[in-house]
Amino acid sequence: MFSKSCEYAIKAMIFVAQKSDNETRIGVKEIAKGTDAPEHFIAKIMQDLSRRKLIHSVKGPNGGFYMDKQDLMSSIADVVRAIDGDKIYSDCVLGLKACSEKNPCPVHHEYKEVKKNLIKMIEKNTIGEFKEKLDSGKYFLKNN
Amino acid sequence: MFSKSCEYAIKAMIFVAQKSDNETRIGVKEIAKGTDAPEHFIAKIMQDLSRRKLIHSVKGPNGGFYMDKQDLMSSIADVVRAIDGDKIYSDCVLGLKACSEKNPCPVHHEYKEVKKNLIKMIEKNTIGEFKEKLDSGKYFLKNN
DNA sequence: AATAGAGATGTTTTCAAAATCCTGTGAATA
DNA sequence: TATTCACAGGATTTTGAAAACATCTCTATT
Ligand code: FES
Ligand code: FES
Repeated sequence: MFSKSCEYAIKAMIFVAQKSDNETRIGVKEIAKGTDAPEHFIAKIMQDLSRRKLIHSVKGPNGGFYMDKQDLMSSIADVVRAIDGDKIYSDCVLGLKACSEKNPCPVHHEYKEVKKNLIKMIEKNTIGEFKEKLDSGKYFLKNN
Repeated sequence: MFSKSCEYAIKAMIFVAQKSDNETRIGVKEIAKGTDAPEHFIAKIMQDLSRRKLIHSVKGPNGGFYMDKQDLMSSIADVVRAIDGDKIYSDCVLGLKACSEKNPCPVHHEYKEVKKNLIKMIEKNTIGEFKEKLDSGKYFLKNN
């Protein structure tokens, strides 16, 4: 579905959303722990997210990552597009070069419904909303 | 979504369904051409499908693969389970060890709907039905 | 029985994703 | 302005799926 990088990215976004604000920045180490991701790997992903303006970063002492009000409005889809590109939108489920109405694979019409739902799911909900969920304590970003 | 092997497997099943019956068996080379799959790779996949009893095979001269009436009743889900196991059913979209109600990731409830649709899609339709579709000429197993 | 066709099985190679390592750069603080 | 903290970014290594290769086994045909 999503690449490993993308899974980490989504979790990191939700994690930072929950733990930080403009005042308290959060470091790579803490993100890695909080999301069960390899530290160096998540560091690289955070860079990508930062370059894509999905999250803010501050260098130096007391630096780290944080999200402002607008960052919280990003959707999962924004994160997915930043990391995995638009392959969720364009890939054929049976591996044809592109998913299209003109050259549909046998499962295309059945898959179309699934895809529509999937896209709705990742576009509808914002990171901010998931942060709220996490606050309730009923959801988890890692095992244990 | 599905592994490359699984994509090939589904395409091969539909292809053989269309091209063969108990009399005419179809060889690995033809399957590879018809599905745009690497010959040696698809050969291995066909073995798996055969071992899992999803398709029949005959060795020796005039041998090859074919499907009987019952084989045509297999669902895409049967093929997916044979090749990819049950990870479609058990994987968490954010990479937690397992997707569960007890330890749900923040996207779990939203994803549940998507997953339900996906499973319905692969369980509802039989290979035989996709063969019919292909016969109509409006669907394709490969590009060009 | 010998031959050749065709799948079955096992091993090796290739390649891209994932993970790691290392050096660079900006910012805060003393 | 020197130092140190923490992100930025390139280069490299590791890993596992995908693909290719080689060999074995079975069977129809002669
Ligand atoms: S063409 Fe295969 S899913 Fe659309
Ligand atoms: S727990 Fe993540 S999808 Fe169910």
